Amino acid sequence: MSGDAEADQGAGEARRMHRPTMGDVAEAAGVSRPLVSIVMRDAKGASEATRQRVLKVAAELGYVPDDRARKLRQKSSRLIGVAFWLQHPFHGDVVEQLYLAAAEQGYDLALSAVAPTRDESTAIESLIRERCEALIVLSLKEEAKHLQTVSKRVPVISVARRLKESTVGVVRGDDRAGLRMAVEHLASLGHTRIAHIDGARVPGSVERRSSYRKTMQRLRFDEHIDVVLGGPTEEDGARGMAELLSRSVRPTAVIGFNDRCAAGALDYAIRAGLSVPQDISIMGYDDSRLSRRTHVQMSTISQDTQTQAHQAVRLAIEQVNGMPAREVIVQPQLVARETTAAPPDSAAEISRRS
Amino acid sequence: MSGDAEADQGAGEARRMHRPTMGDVAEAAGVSRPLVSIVMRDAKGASEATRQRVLKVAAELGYVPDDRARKLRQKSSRLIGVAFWLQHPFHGDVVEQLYLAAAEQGYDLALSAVAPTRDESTAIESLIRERCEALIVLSLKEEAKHLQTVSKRVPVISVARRLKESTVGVVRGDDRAGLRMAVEHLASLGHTRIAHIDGARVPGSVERRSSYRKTMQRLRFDEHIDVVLGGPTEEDGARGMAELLSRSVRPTAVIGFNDRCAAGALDYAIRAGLSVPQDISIMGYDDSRLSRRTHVQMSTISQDTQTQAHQAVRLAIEQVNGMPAREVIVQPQLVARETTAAPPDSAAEISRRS
DNA sequence: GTGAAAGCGCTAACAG
DNA sequence: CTGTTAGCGCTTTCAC
Repeated sequence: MSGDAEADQGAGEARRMHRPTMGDVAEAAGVSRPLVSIVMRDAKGASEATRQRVLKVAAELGYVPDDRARKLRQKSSRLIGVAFWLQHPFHGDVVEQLYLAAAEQGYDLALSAVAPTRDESTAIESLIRERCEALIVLSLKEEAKHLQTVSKRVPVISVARRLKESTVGVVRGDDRAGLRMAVEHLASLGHTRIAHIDGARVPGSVERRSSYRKTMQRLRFDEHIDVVLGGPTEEDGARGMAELLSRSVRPTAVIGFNDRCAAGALDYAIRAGLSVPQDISIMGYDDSRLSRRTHVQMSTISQDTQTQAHQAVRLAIEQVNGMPAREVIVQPQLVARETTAAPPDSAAEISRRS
Repeated sequence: MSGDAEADQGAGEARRMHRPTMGDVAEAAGVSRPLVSIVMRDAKGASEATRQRVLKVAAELGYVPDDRARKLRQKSSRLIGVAFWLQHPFHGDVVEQLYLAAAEQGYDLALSAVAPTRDESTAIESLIRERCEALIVLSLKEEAKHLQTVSKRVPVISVARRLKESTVGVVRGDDRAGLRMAVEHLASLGHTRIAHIDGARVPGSVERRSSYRKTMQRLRFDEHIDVVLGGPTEEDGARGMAELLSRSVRPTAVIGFNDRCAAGALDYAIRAGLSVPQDISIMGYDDSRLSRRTHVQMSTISQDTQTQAHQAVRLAIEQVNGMPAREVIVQPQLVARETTAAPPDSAAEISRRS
C-alpha cells in the first residue's frame, strides 16, 4: 500500500531549512532591518542602490516576508475572511471573483470551508481567530441568529441570502427580477404552460416562487401556474420533473430553482424519452459553471457573480470603516442557451398570446 | 440597484469594537497574562478556581485568542497549507477530509484556491508567506518543475498526481489497480466489448489506459480493446461516447476516465436513445459526489479520499520532521451502483467467458 | 500555582 | 536616506 521513493535528500534529523528572517537579510546586505522592510514593501525611503542590493541579497537567501508577523504589527490586518461551501459551483465562482475584488482593494482573503463535516460556526470561528477585519459568508443554511451574534464582534456580509438582521450586510441577486425574466423569456418563445420546480426552504426560494406566480398572473397564464416541491440538488430537480411529467396535461417549459435542480430535471426528462428543447424547454438559475458543463448548454439566469463579489468586498470595507450595514441588490441577467426554444405547438400558443 | 437597510447601529466614525486582548482579560480577572494563556490553551498550571474565573471573564469580554500572534510566538506554526481547485468535486472531497485529518494531528489548515484567474504559483506563494510548515497540493496541471523548486523551501505533498521529483511527497490512488477492477467488474457481469474513454493528457490517464489494455489482454479480450480520446470533463466524455456509438459494432460497456467524463458519456448515450444499464453499462472513476448526484447512481471506482487525505497529512508531518519524501499509493475500491449490469445478450457472452 | 521578563518577525515613530 | 527604539498579542522560560 505504500513504498518509499528514492530518497536523495538529507536523511534523518530535522534538517528543515531555517527560513531566513528579515534580520538575516539586513545583516547579509549590511543594512538595518527597517530598511529591508522598506524595500520589501516597496515603500519609499531607500536609495535605488540600497534597494537593488537588498533585493539581490533577499533573492539569494530565498527570503520571503512573514505575512503573519506583518499583519500582527500593522494596525489593520487587511484580511477578509470568507466562509464558503466546498462542493457548491456557485460559491466557487464567487470565491474566485472575491480574490480579484479583494486584491484590487489591497486586501487578502482567508478561506474557511463549510462542508457536511464542518459547520458554519466552526468555519466562522476560525476566521475570527485569524483576526479577519470582516467576514463574507456564502451560506445555505439559515443560521441567521448566529450571524447576528457574530456581527456584533466583526463586520459580516452575507452573500446570496436575505437577512433581516440590520447589523449584517447583504449582497444578493434580485430573485424576483430573475424569475420574472425567466418566465418572460419562455413566454416570448411562445410558452404558456410554464411550471416551476421550487427551492423548498432554501434562501431565495420564497421570492422566486412568488415572483413566478405574479409574473404568470400578469401574463394571464393563471390557469397554468404549477409549482412543485423541489430543492437545491439534482435529485430534487429529478423528483420535481417526475411529478410534472405525470400531469395529465404536461407543461411545455420548466424553470428549476437553480442550475443543479434544473440539471436533474433535464436529466430526468431526457431519460423519460423527451427531447430538449424540442419537446420541453428547461431553465436553470445561477449561471454556475454547471450550466455550461453538460454538453447541452443550459439556458439560465446569471447572478452576476463578479458584481456580487465586488459589492461584498465593498460593503465589507465600508463596515470596517464604521459605516452601517446595508443591503445591495444585484440585477440578474438572462442567459439564453440551448435548452429553451419555442414549444412544440408554437403557432397555436403564439396566437393565443397576442 | 442598491439601498440602505435600516441602520440602527452606531453611525459614522469607525466605532469598530476594540477586540479585547489577553492583557484585558488578565486585568479584568485580576491575574497575570501568562495565566490567562495557560487557561485558554487548556494547559496545566492553573488552579480550578482561577481557571473558572478566567474563563468566565473571557466569555464576558468576548475574548478570542489571536491565532496569528500565537503561531508567531510558537516555534512551529502547526499550519498546513492546501492548494486546491475551486470547482473540482474531487478536490472538495479531499479538502473536507484534510480538515479532519489535520485536526487529529493538532494542525490547522490554510486554504488557497486555484482557479482560471488564479494560478497555482500564486496560490502556493501566498501559503508560503503565511508560514505554513508544509504544503499539500491538489493539482491538475503539470507544473512539476515549479513544485520541485518550492519543495526545496518547504515540504510539499502532491495529491493525485505522480511526480518523479524525489523531493516532493506523493499520495495517489493506484490507477492501474483501479482500472483493472473496473474491467474485471464488467467482465464478471458478462461483458467482453468493453471500451475506454481516456483522460488524454491528464495526470493518471497513462496508467489507466495502459492498465485497461493489459487487463483486456489478460482476459483474452484483445480484439475488443477500444480506447478513444477523452478528457476530464463532461464534454470530453460525450464526445468519446459519440465516437463509440458510431462504431459498426458497439461496445456493451464503457469506462470513463473519471466521473465527469463518464457522466458526459452517460448523458450522451441516453440522448441517443439507449437505456443504461440495459443497453450499455457505464463506469466512472473517483466516486466524487458527482457519481451519487445524478438521480441514476453511477458505478465507479472509489479513490478513498479519506485515506488519501490522512496519508497526505501524515507525509506532510513526516517531512516537517525531516524524513525524506516518499510516495504512498492508496488502493481504490469498486463501487458498483446502478449504471452497470449484464450486457443485453448476457447468456451468450457468459458462455464465451468460461 | 503564579508572576516577571524576554522575544517570535515585523513595522511605525522617531532621530540622525 | 538610514539607523535606533519600541511594541503588535501571544507563549515561553524561569523565578518565587
